[in-house]
Amino acid sequence: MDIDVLLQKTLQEGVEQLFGFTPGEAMLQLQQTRKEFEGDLTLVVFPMVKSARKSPAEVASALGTYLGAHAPEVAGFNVVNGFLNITLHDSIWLDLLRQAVEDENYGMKSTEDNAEVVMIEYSSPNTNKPLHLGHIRNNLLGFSLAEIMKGNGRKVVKTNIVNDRGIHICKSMVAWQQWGNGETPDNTGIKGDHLVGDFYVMFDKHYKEEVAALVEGGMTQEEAENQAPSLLAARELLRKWEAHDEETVALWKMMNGWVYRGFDATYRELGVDFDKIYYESETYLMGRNEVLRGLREGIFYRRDDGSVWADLTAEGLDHKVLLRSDGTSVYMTQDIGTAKMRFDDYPIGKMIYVVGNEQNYHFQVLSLLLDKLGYRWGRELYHFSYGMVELPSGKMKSREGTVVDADDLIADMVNVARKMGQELGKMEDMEAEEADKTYKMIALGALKYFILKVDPKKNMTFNPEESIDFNGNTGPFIQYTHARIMSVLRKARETGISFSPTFPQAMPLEAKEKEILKTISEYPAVVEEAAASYSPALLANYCYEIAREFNQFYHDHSILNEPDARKRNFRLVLSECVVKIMRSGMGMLGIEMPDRM
RNA sequence: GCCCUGGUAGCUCAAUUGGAUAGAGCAACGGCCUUCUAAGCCGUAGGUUAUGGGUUCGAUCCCCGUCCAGGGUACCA
Repeated sequence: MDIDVLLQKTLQEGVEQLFGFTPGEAMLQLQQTRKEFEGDLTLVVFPMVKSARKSPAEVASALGTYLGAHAPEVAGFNVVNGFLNITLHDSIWLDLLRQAVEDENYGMKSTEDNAEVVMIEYSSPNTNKPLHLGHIRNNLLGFSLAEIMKGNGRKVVKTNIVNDRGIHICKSMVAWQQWGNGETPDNTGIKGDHLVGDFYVMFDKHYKEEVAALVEGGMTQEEAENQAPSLLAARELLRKWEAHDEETVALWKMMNGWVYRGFDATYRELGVDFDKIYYESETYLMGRNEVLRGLREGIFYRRDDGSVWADLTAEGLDHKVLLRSDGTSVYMTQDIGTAKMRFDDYPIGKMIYVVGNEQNYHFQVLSLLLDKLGYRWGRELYHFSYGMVELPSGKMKSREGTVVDADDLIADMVNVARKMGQELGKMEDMEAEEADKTYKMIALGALKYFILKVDPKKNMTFNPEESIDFNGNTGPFIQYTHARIMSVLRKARETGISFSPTFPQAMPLEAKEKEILKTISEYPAVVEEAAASYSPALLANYCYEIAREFNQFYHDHSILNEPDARKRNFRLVLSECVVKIMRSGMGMLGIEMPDRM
């Protein structure tokens, strides 16, 4: 905020004049005054007490007096325990509101032609099972991060790397071949990704039975696990796939096709999308080539068994395998290929990987390997490492059936939203179609906010027994505040009340009004900080804050029934500004705002 | 074993990056709809910030020890 800089300058002069030394930046940090104290901005004077050789109270009041005399914006000050609380003239806040209203994209930065291109990889599913709650967190974070980067003037390319090849999909294929009875999404009515997931589970069940039977027959556990017929069949399919066996590839394509249609439906429900999708089946060979090039150039080395390794001991890490002894590639190999392909395809300034924190080590290694291979961008890649979603009982485990399915969860949320909406009976005169749209908006608002309000770095807990709240610090609370304001603005229009951001010089502000104005003034800094610290949570918490403040104001003061026309005008402008900010902020979280609810 | 994370109200989460009396919501209890949407507002209660030390004007935040939880350390992804 400009006013910060202005006051800082005056404060610096003050310190020089009063105490005879030049204070460093760190000494003059202004912060928002806490609500329980009077004032708008606060200077902590402790850091300069020593140099000034005065008591904290003396330093504070001397500086306060100096400000009063030299900064016309300052209306007054008070000193509490070495904290200098500065009060600004109300006109400063009104000016600020006018600026916020007049700026169509208040808080956002426009995208220049030469803006940095940021590529964000997120979602990145395996094609052998449907998306679950963990993927939801990933998708929401990735999408929101992309919106936040756009809001900060970057060019963004959203990308997805689909892990469409490997032993996992072959397992589903084996199960379908042997026990599938020709089932398809069409003839069963089961969503494709779920159907393929069912076959994956079916494979596992048979596999375990086979292993048990083999152990019964005298084999050791390890032998049995390696020789179970199902597993041998899956490996055989993988081998055939890599050898481009026609029938295998056709089956692989068919089943992956089912999965993609399923994923697309889930993505559509979640409201996330991608500008460019990569498939590992199309990138892993390039990764292999890069590794072989590294081998030729002496960056990597080959062991006697034929496997290829990178020695990272000089970097404080270990040795890392890059090609198996049978020549097939591992996850890391594929990621190298994908990275190269992307940098060939786009003028990427910054590459962000939205991937869980369990892969911290993987990305540390990937970064080093790309660097060794001669790509300057290797070191600069950013692993957006987010925490896991846990159940009250601990981690979600697919084999224990505790995984929270994405589609089920969304459907449940919509049902809860509909039930609650019908109980409240507020949308009875709404068209059925529009009501449905609104219920969905609310359901997704609740889900998305629930997940995004948490610091991405931290693990979070989700309790499937209790449905996500719609009251309090929630998405629907903010949506509701928006709908309320829209209702007021609608009524104003209907009754022919117009309003504009011109305010009288001296108009006393109510405390709640001023709180909202202060919060409005913080918005640009929050948008910036959300990008700088990669945190949608900052925006989420900000939106809650401004909604809560507005509700308090709304409760205490009437807008349309305010007799003083100038005040009524101001309140309408204020309300509209809050709407604009909520749409903008929540929009960057991927949450839509209903006009009525 | 070694390397990362994390531990804040009964529960889910904050805390302006070292600042004032650690804040919200849920759950509990009590109030507020003849007035712009009560999915709201107000109040009560709830804390030795896991624990023991250290650094300083000041520590939830930085350093060291201990306990607990999670993750990583695969020719898995």
